[in-house]
Amino acid sequence: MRQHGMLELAVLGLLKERAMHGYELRKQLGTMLGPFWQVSWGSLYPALRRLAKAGAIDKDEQPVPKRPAKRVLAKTSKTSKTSKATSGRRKTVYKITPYGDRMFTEMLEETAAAVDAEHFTLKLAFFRYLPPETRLTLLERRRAYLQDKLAQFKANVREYKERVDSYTLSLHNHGIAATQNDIEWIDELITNERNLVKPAARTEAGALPIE
Amino acid sequence: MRQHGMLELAVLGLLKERAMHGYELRKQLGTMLGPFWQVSWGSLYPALRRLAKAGAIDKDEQPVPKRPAKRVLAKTSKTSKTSKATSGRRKTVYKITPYGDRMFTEMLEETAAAVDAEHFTLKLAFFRYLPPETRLTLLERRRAYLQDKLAQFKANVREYKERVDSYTLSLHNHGIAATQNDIEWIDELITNERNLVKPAARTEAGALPIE
DNA sequence: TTCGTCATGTAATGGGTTACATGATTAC
DNA sequence: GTAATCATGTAACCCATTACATGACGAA
Repeated sequence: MRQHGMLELAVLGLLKERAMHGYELRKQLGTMLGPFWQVSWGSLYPALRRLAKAGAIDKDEQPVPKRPAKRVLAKTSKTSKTSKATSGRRKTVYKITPYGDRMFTEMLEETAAAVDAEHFTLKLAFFRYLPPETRLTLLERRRAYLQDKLAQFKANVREYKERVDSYTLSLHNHGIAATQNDIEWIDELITNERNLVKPAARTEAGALPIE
Repeated sequence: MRQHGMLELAVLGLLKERAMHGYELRKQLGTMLGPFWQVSWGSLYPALRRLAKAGAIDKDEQPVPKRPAKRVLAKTSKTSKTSKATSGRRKTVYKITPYGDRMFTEMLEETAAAVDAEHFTLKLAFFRYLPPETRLTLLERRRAYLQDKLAQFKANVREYKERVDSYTLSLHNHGIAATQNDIEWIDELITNERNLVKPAARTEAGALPIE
């Protein structure tokens, strides 16, 4: 919604798959989007409120389900894994609206500012919702950004070499290596993507197909 | 000063080497600390004010130096690289105070919360100010953090394998590889550090020294 | 003379973190 | 019965980003 709104994008993306309540949402954010992002309650709930107010999600409040079927403590005892789907607490289940769906696509597609690691990572997690061309655009933008970062790193190393201590030097060298790895990875993704796009254009490629 | 105060730490660390004014500080932050961190004015100047108010830095205001020696446009012309140290604009040069120095060391030494990439990176850039034992502690903490992250990544991959799309899978796999690289790098740093510490304890190591 | 860079700030705004507050349910 | 986890929020605080505002200096 706003200039970044990463949280909003993530929430909408997760709710696109299935309706969830806040607590569950937070866990999903911590796993599916990698163990790098832990959202706090004071961040998540206000975000949900914002999204609800904007009409992007609907809150479905279930006021204490009062035990679905009473189940008088069946003495299956020890096997604690049995009762799974129950848990009748107060839950506010959120689900995405058609407007929220459009909003999600819009946020996902905008190529601007999707360059830094976190933005890119987040968008990649929802790449399946994008057409291959947009995917390629985003990948290439990310690649350009990394290349730029790499160049800056190298320039810095050249400039600082023998003027800085070994720690700073090691830091920069590792930065270079890590960035190069990132670029290689992006290149793989780009190659895969092109292989998905090419076959359709193969008819006019002139590479003498089977025929 | 506060719970994170990364900016403060960085500023104090840079000012420890030499006095600087805000503009210069910002550039240094962008290079020496890697091309990953660009501080905005609205962030830097308030931070400088906070530090000054806390007594950690002194502001040395030079109100327009009025051209040091008049220099009636000496016609050395073309060679524009000659006049270097001049540039007489209004500058507010900040320099660190003894209190700021103590504050810096304190912030640098506290091992808590120095685990995430940015904190660690920042501290590493000032490792030369720390005794080897503290360096080792910080390195090992970082290592433990990365190991934990790696474990979570692997657990996620195991759990999600074939349930998620190829992009998410690729994302996690790359995350694993990158984290492993980070760990290897930390291990190198740890080894180097131990080699610095060991020789002193070599006398009681019992490895039959020269003798 | 005009543009780019140097140089220093302020104000508004947004939003994240932390701590606080509450309460139900489950497992031990 | 009590601790852990599930579950949902609010309030205060901090601080970063953005845009705004100003102006001197150097080079073209």
